[in-house]
Amino acid sequence: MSKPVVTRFAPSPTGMLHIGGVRTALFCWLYARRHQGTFILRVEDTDLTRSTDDNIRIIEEGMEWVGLDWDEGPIPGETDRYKGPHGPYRQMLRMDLYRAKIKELLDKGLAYRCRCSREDLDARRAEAEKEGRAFSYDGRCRDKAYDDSVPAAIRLKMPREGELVVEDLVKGPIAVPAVTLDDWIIARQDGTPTYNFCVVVDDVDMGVTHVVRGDDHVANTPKQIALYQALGYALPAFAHVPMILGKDKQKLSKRHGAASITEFRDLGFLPQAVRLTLAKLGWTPKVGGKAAESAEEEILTDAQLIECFELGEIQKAAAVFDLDKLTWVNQKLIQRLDWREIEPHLRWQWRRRDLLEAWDARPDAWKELAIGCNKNRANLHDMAETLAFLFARPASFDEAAKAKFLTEAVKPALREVAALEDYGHDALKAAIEAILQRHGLKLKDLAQALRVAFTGTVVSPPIYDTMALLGRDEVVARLAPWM
RNA sequence: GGGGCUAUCGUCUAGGGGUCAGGACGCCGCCCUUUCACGGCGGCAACACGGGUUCGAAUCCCGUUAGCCCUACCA
Repeated sequence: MSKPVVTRFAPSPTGMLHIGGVRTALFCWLYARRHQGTFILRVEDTDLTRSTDDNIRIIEEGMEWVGLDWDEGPIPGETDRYKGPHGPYRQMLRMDLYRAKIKELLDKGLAYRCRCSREDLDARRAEAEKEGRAFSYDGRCRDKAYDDSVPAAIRLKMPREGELVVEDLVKGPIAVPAVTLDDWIIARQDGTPTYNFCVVVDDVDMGVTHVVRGDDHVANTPKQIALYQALGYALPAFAHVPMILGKDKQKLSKRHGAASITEFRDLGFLPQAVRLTLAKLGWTPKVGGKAAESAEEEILTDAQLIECFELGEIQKAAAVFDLDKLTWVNQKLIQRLDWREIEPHLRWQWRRRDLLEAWDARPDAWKELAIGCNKNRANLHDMAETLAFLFARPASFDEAAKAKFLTEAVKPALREVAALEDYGHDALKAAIEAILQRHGLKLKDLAQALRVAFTGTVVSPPIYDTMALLGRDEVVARLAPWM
């Protein structure tokens, strides 16, 4: 029986939760869930200036919205309480642990104080560069055994020969010659520990078994491995997942449309659509051992994703994020949802109190029809917008459409429509067909005329549904100016 | 400069010695249609390059090229 799986997602609070980070978190989450393990959320906030409580909230909210629940980590909305036995889950608050570990390494002679000044180091680096040589710290303070009478940075003694091997679950074994790695700094002159040091100490302290993170950390891993060894800890498994790119193959950012998770929410995407699309970006789920062979099979549930997730199946190369694909997945998912599952997302899109009150005043059957006849929308934002005409009369009219459809010829038909009383779908259909007969009109002519009168535009749900939703009084009122 | 990673349609990918190189998104065309959509059918489109190994290479090996990451008292 192997150890229970523990994974972790450790974002830094930069003011937004990046979609690339979400995908990494998703892989951690999928793996933990797959093995009934633990998923930890830890805030990497050693950069004081950016680490406000607000920024931490943004991470919590993003994670909650996208549906990635964590077993250990911050309690959303609370600044100083955490769930899980390894807290606090904010690096800033774990300094005592770091200091103890640094002291331990110093005492054992596995790390040492380096009195080289920053200026000196910079000068040596510049010189090396000028000569076209690689700069690496030569370890000149390594055996000096300096005491703490002078402020000094602390370096880890790295192995000087052989190679360090990362057994990466997605990339395979990666061997790096020890000579290319210098004695790196684990604590600054002011005593604060550096990122690569904190990560290792935290991962060990929290019992992380699988380090799943972006592959921009691959090159840091050999350094970290040396630290694990110095500290006398067993190595976790590593899985470095490739980054996600924009269309121009550059790092995904706002100018590609959206990069932060909240933007995707505002754009009208379902959290499950984001999850599915992200999961399938760089990984192909093999349900029952085989990949999807039709569009239908592309749409999977979380349960299916969890059931077949394998870190080793993740693609090695970076992938371009395609908003069109997300949109398609979103649409497919919307089509499959019950109106009650869609409603909360629509409410979010509307947000305005007057709209919400108007909506709440309606009976369920009405809501069901309103959402049901709009299930083919690509996103919730559009759906919310196309439904808005139900709550407010058109503020303006498409002039071309008005001229084309609201003609003298349809006026008599309009008057007859206004006189109708039975708004049941079939009755409406029969009555309108009779009207068309009488006036020698085509459905297209009348339907479009009605749409313009009702919405100001030439687009609306199917015309009988539109009328049923508006109701007789409103239909008559909106028709009045045109008869 | 050094070290590392990567490379199949425009995009996401399946395939890992013998396949017409399969699917999905997008795109194009046709059909359906009361609008926008949905849906149905069809089409275009790829193994980065060069050498090996082999009867046979997209698949294995070696180079080249290109892109990315690291090379901080940033994270």
